[in-house]
Amino acid sequence: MRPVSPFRPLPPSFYRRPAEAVARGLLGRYLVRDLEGERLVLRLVETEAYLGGPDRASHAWDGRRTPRNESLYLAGGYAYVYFIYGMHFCLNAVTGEAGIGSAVLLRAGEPVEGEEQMVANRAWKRSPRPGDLAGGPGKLCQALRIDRAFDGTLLDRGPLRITAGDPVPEEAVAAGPRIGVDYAGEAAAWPLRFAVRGNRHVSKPWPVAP
DNA sequence: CGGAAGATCCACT
DNA sequence: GTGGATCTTCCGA
Repeated sequence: MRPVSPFRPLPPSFYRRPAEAVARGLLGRYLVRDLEGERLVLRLVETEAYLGGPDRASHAWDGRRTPRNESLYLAGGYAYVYFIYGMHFCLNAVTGEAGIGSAVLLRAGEPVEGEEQMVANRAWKRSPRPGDLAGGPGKLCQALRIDRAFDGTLLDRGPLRITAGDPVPEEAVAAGPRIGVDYAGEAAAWPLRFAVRGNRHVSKPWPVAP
């Protein structure tokens, strides 16, 4: 059997499943960004699932629907990009069928290609700490220069896409509560954050290694 | 129409 | 560990 190219895009059918399954399945995949004739590649190492209506931490909680989150209600396979804290963007992959509002937040990746350009994109007052190019959802978008222009675009084509990459086996996936959702009541504790076990590029230290 | 909060990051103590 | 930056979005009045 011929091996699948790591740069072959994942089809929309990959995303039309429950967010939790997609969040696990996205670990190890490549997030590919064509920018100014260069190809930037991050290997995804941390994701979070947001379940939509029943999930108080979700932008689609209780069916909330506004111009900002409209693309969250598209079918699985589209990007949902939002602006937060007056200065950061966050990238999600929409999951499930249209109208659900479930998605996976891409929280962290490790550089595979185009590291130099990512460092330049990340420059704040000083240079980013070495090895911390995309350890967080805001940083990830900075490194790849992702903004609202990608909101509602398909992730299997175009200058921003997710490809087959280098999937990780189930036993190498750690799960725990999501970050920054303390306001979400009971949902804050749901173990919907996933990461490659032991990976250095994960945004926040893993609570407990079971 | 005003206020408050936010799926974050950085700098400093 | 704490606080500030920074501004869009949203909800309640």
